[in-house]
Amino acid sequence: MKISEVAKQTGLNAKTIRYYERIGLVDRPPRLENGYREYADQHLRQLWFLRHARQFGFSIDECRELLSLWANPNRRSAEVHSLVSDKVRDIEQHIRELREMKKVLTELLVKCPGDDSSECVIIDELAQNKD
Amino acid sequence: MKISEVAKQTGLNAKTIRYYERIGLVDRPPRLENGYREYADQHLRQLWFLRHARQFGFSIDECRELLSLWANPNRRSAEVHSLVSDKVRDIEQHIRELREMKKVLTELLVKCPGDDSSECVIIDELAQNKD
DNA sequence: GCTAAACCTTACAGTTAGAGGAAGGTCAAT
DNA sequence: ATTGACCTTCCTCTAACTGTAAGGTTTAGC
Repeated sequence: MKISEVAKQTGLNAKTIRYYERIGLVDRPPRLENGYREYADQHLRQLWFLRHARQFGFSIDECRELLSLWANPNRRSAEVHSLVSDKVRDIEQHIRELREMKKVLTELLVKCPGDDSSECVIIDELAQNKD
Repeated sequence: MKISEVAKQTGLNAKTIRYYERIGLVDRPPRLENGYREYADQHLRQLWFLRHARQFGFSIDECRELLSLWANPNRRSAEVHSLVSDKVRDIEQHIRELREMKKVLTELLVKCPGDDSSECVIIDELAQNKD
């Protein structure tokens, strides 16, 4: 299977697939006589794995850890559990920050007329010299 | 006022302040005889403005627009209102995505034993060849 | 006066996770 | 023979800084 077919199946960009190979994240597929990459099921599974892990917000380095746990038959599921619960905590923290931003911006929005006048509480607030 | 004092007051890193100057985001302060930057109130206000706008999640380019609206006495508050409500929508979308990630990861977490065994639903799920 | 710490300067490289583009080889259909 | 759709590598670019190197300046202590 050639790269564009793999891209179609996994939902990853061909550029991304080559990138993952270049940084040593996935096994390098063998090449055909013409130099084209020839992918097998093994590679497809790795790429699916990566696509899912990335969608869940794991960084490339975290994906590396997850892949290595996946490949290791002696893994302790506690390690996976720990990686994932850390990630959930990161996400929760991120959500809290975004909610706070949204809250303050929304409060400012209702105070800004939003018309042809130049008066604007938002701009004034941004210019305040305080936290 | 020299750069480290400005950094302390505004909560920005000195590196960041020089960076903002370099990309033309803020006015360049005059220099003392020894070449050191000498900041005045005008610069402090700009930097406060930037710190707040960045904290609210505006990109550097959006900050540029906001700064220009701030500087323009003929601005229409509607423009500010529009920039901010777009940002609120971005934030809401972002929150929705994070919540979905968290939801799925949390569901997986309860199914992973998290002990010394190697069985792990999470790993299995990541390796699935489906969306 | 000397020295060390704590500033300041510029310039360059590195970070994340790819995307975009150039230049060129290959393959299938017309 | 040519066109278009693939494939290859290599290089540059993105955002918003941060780190590091190499060097100049100022200040405090002895």
